[in-house]
Amino acid sequence: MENKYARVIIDISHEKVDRPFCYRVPELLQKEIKVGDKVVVPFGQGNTRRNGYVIELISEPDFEPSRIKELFKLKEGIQVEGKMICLAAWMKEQYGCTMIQALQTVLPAKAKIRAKEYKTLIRKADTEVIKDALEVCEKKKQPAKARALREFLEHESIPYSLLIQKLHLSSSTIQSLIKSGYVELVIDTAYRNPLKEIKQTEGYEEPPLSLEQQQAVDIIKNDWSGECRGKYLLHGITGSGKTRVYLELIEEVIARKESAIMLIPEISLTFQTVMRFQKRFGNRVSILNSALSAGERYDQCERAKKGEIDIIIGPRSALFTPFEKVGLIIIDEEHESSYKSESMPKYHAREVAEKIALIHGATLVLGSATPSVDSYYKAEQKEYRLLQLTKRLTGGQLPTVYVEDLRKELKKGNRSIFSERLQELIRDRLGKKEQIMLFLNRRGYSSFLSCRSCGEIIKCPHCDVSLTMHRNKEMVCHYCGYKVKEIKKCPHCNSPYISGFKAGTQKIEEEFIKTFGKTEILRMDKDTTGKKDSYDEILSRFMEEKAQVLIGTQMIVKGHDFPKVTLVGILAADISLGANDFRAGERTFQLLTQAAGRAGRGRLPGEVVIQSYQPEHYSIGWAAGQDYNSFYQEEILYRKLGGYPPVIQLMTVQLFGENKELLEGISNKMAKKIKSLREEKLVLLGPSDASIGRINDIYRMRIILKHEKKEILRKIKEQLETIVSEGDSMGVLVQFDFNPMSSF
DNA sequence: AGCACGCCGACT
DNA sequence: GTCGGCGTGCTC
Repeated sequence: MENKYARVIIDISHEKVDRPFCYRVPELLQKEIKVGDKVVVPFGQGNTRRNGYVIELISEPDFEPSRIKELFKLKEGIQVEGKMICLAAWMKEQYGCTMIQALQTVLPAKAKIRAKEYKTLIRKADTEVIKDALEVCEKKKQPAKARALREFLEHESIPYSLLIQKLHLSSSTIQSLIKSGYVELVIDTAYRNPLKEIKQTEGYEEPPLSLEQQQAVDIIKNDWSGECRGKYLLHGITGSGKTRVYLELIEEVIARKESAIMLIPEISLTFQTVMRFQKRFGNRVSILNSALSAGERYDQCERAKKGEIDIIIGPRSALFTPFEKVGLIIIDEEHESSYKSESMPKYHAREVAEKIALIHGATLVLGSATPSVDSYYKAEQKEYRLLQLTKRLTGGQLPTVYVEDLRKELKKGNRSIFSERLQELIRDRLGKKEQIMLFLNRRGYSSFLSCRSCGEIIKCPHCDVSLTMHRNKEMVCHYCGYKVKEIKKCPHCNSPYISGFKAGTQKIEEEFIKTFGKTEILRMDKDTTGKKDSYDEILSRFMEEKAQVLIGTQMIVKGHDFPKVTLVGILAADISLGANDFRAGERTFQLLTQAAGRAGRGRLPGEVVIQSYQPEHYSIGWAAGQDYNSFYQEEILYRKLGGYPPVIQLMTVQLFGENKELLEGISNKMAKKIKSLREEKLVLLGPSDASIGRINDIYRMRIILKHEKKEILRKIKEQLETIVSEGDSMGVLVQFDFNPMSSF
């Protein structure tokens, strides 16, 4: 590999130049240069010296050779950006995305840098002078300038962006205004919305560590003093105080003048947790959340770079905070699916965290009450060190769990969505004025329409998924957003006898009121939680006991403490919904365990009712018994038998395209190629129509590959990429995904 | 972002 | 003709 040419991104903050440029590497530097290096290059007509970063080294130029310039020099010292670019290069390889896509995830600031500066133009000359100038401009027929000047008579200062957009001015016009001295350009770099100054609470003391906590902390600290940076899986049941362990470790890392990154699932950051960290670390900690604008996020990155903060708490994107030296990465609730990115690059925070830990020499701690099978397997393989917290700190009792068979209920003649036991317990709690949480597996669970005469399910005309009925009888496609008013006749056989099954959260609310009479009920799902704040709003209203009942989907089970909740009802704990998804059992177990954990968090003991059509399933059984180990043993056996991750590695290749024949052609070509490699022990499934055949009139095909070694799969991925780049695949989009999370 | 290039109307 | 404002597009 000769490093004759370097692809460089220029450090100018504008989208249009936010792409690589090819430069020749001087012979003297060819041995030395590497990806991530900061370089000085000649750029533009005047060959002005600009900073850039090497993102790739190539032996053949990818640009007309006569126009390629030579880069000037390397800048010494590895910058934070350099590490980030190395990470992006790794992600590109790992997840099969473009370098640009990788860079945009890794350096989010790069794309959004413009938001950083508030450029404003301020009137400098007297109004009299401006008036004169305006007259001159009008006489001289200089409309652009005149437009601007007139505006400056009215306002003293006008933002740069407004001037460009609303008044259709170009940068050259503004430039000449500045030159003639009428206005002045002020660049405001002050942080917008600076987080409130938070003081470390003096004398704030965390409770002492329990024996188990102390042991976990000691193991990690011991490794540190031996300069060993390991990977740990902290398996601690709910209420065993994992956060306390994190705090202790962060404290130690800070003392070593290193930084800490703590990842939390998308929406589970509670006010209590925030306060706890701020009390302890004051304004050395910064908290990211999804409500933060791009600009605000950029500010936090700048603060990190300048060393103003050394702890960041946030969702998976917080991994890319540009700290000089990361010493500790914590992933809380590591089993959560929100750690896997759904868009390119489809990275998993756990894998990227491992890579960052490697680059920086940092410690990685994964924490969960219900660890992912992937991680527990790695702990068994001694790749992670397992630390366990088995005791609840408060000594609170585990709730009593009942599993109710819905099929038996139906036989008994109970056609309600509430089993007899659940009805009985709800009446009891309503009487005692204690709180109830009702939990639904999926938004709009089975709320589709079907024809009673021909059995046809009403589907979206663009996608192969069923339409969901909302309260206003409107039928909505949750994949493409297609809507129809009301369907009165079966589109297939024209029969008027069509009806819906079961219920979504709205329907449950209606049923509840019908069965138990009118009560205050809060509902939480993606439809009612559209607005940013309403999520917190609903939870705090429930917390303040403004309502006795909370009905919701997934989102209500995540990490919130409601001491007054003594009954949790899981209305339909069914696995069959995602039948062909090998993670369905794991997800069900986690969900049920978490949901059950919501009951009896306070002094009052709790009860949990799990309703199911398949109560004999092991996920449900072990979740009811809150027995992780037994669940894991059974699940891993099933993965071994079925040949699923983490025992084997799995890669999916997804192909999208409007032209069905072309799509099938390319898919078959890929399959042929794979077969021709004659890789031993490789399992090839497909190509097949993806489970949701068409979304928005775009066809999808899928190929699934299984092998023991990820390396082999990655090699095959590279082979397949050459097919895509061969050219006759125009209009076909290909995406690779390693160990996907979503159903298929 | 900054700079050149080319278009178009105004003026010697 | 030519001068200068103004928008457009390119930068390896």
